[in-house]
Amino acid sequence: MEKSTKVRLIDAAAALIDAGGARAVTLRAVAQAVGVSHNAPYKHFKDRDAILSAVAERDFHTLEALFDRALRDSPEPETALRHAIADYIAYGRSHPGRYRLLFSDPEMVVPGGALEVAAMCALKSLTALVEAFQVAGRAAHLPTRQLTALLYATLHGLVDIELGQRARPEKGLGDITVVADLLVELLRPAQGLRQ
Amino acid sequence: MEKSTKVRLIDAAAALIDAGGARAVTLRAVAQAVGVSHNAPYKHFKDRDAILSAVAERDFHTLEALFDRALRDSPEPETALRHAIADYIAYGRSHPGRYRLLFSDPEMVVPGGALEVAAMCALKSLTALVEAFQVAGRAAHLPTRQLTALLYATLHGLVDIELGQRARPEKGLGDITVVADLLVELLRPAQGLRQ
DNA sequence: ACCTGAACACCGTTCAAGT
DNA sequence: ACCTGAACACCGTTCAAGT
Repeated sequence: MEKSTKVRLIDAAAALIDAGGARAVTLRAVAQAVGVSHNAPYKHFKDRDAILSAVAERDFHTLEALFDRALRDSPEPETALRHAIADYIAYGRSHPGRYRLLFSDPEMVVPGGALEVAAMCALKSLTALVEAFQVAGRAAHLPTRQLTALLYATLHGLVDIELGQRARPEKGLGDITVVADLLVELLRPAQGLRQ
Repeated sequence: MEKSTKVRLIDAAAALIDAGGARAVTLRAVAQAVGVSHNAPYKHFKDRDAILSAVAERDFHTLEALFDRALRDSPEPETALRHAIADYIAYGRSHPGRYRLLFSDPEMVVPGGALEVAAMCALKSLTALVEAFQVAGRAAHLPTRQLTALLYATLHGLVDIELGQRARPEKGLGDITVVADLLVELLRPAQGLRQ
């Protein structure tokens, strides 16, 4: 089964981002990679932002799958959460340019569009992880929405600051996986017995 | 005392970002706002990234001052921290384009350069806030570095996700000030008596 | 030391035309 | 329905020249 030109354009854009960041995504470079003329992309996307948006949309679905898999593969909710956190950070580190795209440039978001839907799906899957964690007795007294938001923001903040390179790792946040684990630790005591 | 052309260029770039986002910062627009020819900026900055970097550098110093002021003005460290959090969020909301610039586009960072120094100064001031909080007995058993990183990442993540507009506020994280306060609450019980 | 004007290569976008 | 080639306006950057 053949890939459509549209899908191949998204593939090419994603590859260009991985190779040289979002700046490397010019319509000409994308088109050339697929083997069409430099303005053929306009038959599939409204403009350059729409191509970037399509890449981000796909990556949100990858994150959603990542959260779903963590919940499915670990019987223990806390383990599932820790795996999800580790995978999320690993994903950001291995695709810095594309990770960046997920939350940057609000101009490429059309309200109610596919990107917003994909972002909400990812958030929903993370919420399921947090819910399982709470059902198991951890931080059970906290509102799920707020707890999910706290985890999501911390995770994103850690990855985003690290990728931003405003500080050498050792002088800045240190190892961000340790910091993410710290948050999980802070949520543990609420499970009845406090150490 | 006259402002130098260089400072006026930074002022103009900051104003353009506030008005239309980083995309609106073209060398021609910046130069025109200051009243010089479109390539005069090259006498003061290496390239366009260097101008954006100068704006971000200044904003990091603003954040540093914000943290310092919070610590100075509140006798109670927890109150100081809460004020700092509220001010940080308010700052991001009132200058979304410039806030974005603080951690985005690593290509505009020169290692060891002024932007990195400014970012570290802001982090240091936040660390002082966290230290005062810990001296007062809150979360005293946790490593300061990790605790600061956790707070910084959460704060940045909350603001960045909200500004990214990937979700309607009510369907997404909810009110991010509430989430930030939740983190502070989580750090309280560690002060001896646990509720 | 600081600025200007012209020029170059590159880019997003549009349009008329082709199959 | 999908693509092409030419064209336009705009932009970052460079350079030779001016004071």
